[in-house]
Amino acid sequence: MQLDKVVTYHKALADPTRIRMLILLAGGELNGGELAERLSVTPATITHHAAKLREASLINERRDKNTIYFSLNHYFIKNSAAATEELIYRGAEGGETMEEKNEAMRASVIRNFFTAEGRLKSIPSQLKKKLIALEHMVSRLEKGRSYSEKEINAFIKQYHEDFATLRRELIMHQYMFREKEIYELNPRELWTRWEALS
Amino acid sequence: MQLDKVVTYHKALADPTRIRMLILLAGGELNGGELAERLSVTPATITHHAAKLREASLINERRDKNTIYFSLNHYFIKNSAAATEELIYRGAEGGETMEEKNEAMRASVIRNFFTAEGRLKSIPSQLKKKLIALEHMVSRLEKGRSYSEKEINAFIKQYHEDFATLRRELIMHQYMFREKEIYELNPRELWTRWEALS
DNA sequence: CATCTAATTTAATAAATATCTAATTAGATG
DNA sequence: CATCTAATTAGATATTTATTAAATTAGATG
Repeated sequence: MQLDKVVTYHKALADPTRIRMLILLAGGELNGGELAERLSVTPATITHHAAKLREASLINERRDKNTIYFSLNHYFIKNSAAATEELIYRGAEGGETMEEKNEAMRASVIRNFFTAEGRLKSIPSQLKKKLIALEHMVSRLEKGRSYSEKEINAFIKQYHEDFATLRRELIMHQYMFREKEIYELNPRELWTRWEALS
Repeated sequence: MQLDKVVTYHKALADPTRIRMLILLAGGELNGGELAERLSVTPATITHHAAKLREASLINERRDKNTIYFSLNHYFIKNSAAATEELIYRGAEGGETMEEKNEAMRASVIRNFFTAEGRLKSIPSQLKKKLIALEHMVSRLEKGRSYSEKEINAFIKQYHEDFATLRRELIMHQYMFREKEIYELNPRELWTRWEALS
């Protein structure tokens, strides 16, 4: 992790409006208009701030017709702070840090297993890679919201035809819980559970 | 933890020169001139940046003659990052915040280690508890006033017989400064340096 | 194609910030 | 007291940034 990235990250969070955007997004995805409304600013201002947050990888975006929905990128919110400490204490010089290795791994899996349109080419067989892929998909779901089986199937099919297998994997690895026919994200911190794996 | 503090913290780290200051300080304390030299800026610039870092409690300062030595405040560097996540995810709504937990901890230590008359039953061995106890005592001293060694001893004896040990702890943990035989409270806010500890 | 919608870009402005030089202050020391 | 040293303050400048109104774009839909 180099200086620039850490600075970019902190700049992104060095503004009250942007922090409030993130707090709102923690409650579930929202589109630009809704954010503008709830923060009492114009849509142009939201575009401006979204660019900063995007630059620091703190948010994801999803388009539905003319509307763009924003959501948190839990992975980077969690890891960037740790990267700051690592930079300060281990310095900028030598040695690839754990953060960098993990991020490189993650980027590589997403590059190789997902198409440009965001679909999953194939289900990775190696556990670590599989978890990265599952986590990548699931990061688009809303925390705390209930989904019917139908909705979940549709959601997964955006990524891959074999929704049954993937749905089972999500449950097996506890990214989601099933209560009768209702699915819900596991509210516990389960991001980056693959970091320790080899 | 409120919005303002989190923003102040991130603003402090949203500048490459300041991050480089912290990286240098991670290698040990340095004075203003040395920092200016190694960062290729003027002393005035260091003063400017030090003010920002101080505002976010990221550094400590110690004066020796005309020279001011800066060092990292490890507690806040560790603590503040976690506070950001907490603010984003717990936002405004319920759930016990870190603040509340810390306050409960503090109350508990004061209840258990101090008698009804306010004397210290024993010196806590666990660092966190010890800091809470020291802070509790020192909060009775006047900020900005000078105390002779005799006065300090008498003050501490109100709490505990072993004034020598406690006096040493106060200096060691920078709650007070000693200049020759004169003691003075550290004018900087260093309260709650124990919050990040476990 | 014409129209509608949500978001982005552009241009402008006001506020904040990083940096420097020069002047000043706070202590130390001869 | 005079001088030296390290740091701070003041003043100036250039850059960045937050925000908005107005114009434009990208995509959906009749």
